[in-house]
Amino acid sequence: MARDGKPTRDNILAQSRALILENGFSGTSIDHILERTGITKGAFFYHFKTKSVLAKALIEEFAREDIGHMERALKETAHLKGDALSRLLLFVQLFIDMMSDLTEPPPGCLYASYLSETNQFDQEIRDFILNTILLWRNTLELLLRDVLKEYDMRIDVDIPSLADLITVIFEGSYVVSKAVNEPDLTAKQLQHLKNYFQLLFIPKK
Amino acid sequence: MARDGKPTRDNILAQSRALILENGFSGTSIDHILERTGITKGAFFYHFKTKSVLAKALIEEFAREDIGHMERALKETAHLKGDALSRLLLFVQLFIDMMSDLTEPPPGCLYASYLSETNQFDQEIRDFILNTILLWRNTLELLLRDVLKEYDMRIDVDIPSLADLITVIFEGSYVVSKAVNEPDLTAKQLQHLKNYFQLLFIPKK
DNA sequence: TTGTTTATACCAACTAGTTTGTTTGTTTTT
DNA sequence: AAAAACAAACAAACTAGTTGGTATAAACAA
Repeated sequence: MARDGKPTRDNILAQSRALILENGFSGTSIDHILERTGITKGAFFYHFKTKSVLAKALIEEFAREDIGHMERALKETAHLKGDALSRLLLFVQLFIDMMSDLTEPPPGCLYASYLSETNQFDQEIRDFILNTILLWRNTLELLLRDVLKEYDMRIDVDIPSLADLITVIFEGSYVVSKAVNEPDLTAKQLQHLKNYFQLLFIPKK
Repeated sequence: MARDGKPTRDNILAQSRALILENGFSGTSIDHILERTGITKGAFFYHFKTKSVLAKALIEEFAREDIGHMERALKETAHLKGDALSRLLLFVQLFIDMMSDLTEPPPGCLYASYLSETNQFDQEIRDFILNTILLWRNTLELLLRDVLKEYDMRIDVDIPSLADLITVIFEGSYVVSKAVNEPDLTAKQLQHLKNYFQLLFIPKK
């Protein structure tokens, strides 16, 4: 055997993610990444054949974490399956809690970063982002349809678009957070989503 | 005098905005802009001394339009000053109507585009974006405080963050719209904001 | 009306530096 | 011994920006 390359690879991923969230993908040169990681060009291209291979690895890692959060929240609310509204509210609350711990604004979302220069990426990456967004939609839709078995809506709304609202609020909060320096902004915005759910649903008579 | 340069300048602004919304600012080279406008490098640098001068002109034009929409909505709801909740709801409805007319997803928001590679821009531009976002916050806050004179809230919420929600939903919708091809997505998301306002406020007894 | 002037608007070619990626070989680590 | 990383040079394409000159059209003079 030989020495372990994983720390180097992980470092490239971490530093380039941070750089891309501040400078964009096109605005992040490989030389910048080398400077930040302290490695050489040879090492970089040993781990990633091209810059777009790095782009793909980054978005896949990001999506893994993202979906991981979603699945963890599903698990941690599974005990409330009998009370679908409580489950939905706790599901949102878990993300409020997660975003409340921050001492500075969130670093940003790589989906939004890529989408803001979407032509720089191939169809495979664009479809990958689309599919993770649709996974969020489908997951929330399931939670919402469970609620509708026992609850009516005070105002009749389109369920898929209501399912999208959590993604919209996350993405929007991240954008606004990049402008205003308020670490609790995302948590507060998610609280509005929770409020909306609370107000919208009323037990069937 | 000599020939009129305004059409050329306007064309540069229009084409570069479109390019930047798809490729990002760093991802949009001046050569790309020349290709799209059909002008030469000399003409470009005659109108904009540097690329960052273009960046500033673009964001100023975009903000002018953005604030124009806001002020128009304020004017068109001014007749409801005596009924603050109706005014607020109509204010949102005007933007729902605006976004309902679309036959394809909105082209995107230049604030979000710039913020996603925020380090590429100087403090002046970043402050400029911040101030337009804060103008939206302050404007909505005024509308909301008027409502609170006659209405209580079913759930007690932080007013500045409630004011931010319209910006958050706009920005988030634009992000998600870049992934999913649904022209009515933004209108539907704004409808949730309107619903939330409707559900949240209850006349003082 | 006609020719000349003049500032603006624009063009074509060039420059200096940066970009991604390659190559060749050496050194370190396990 | 083999993987992982370094070092340094190189190439081809692309980058923002410059230069010197030309076309255009209004203003002015004859």
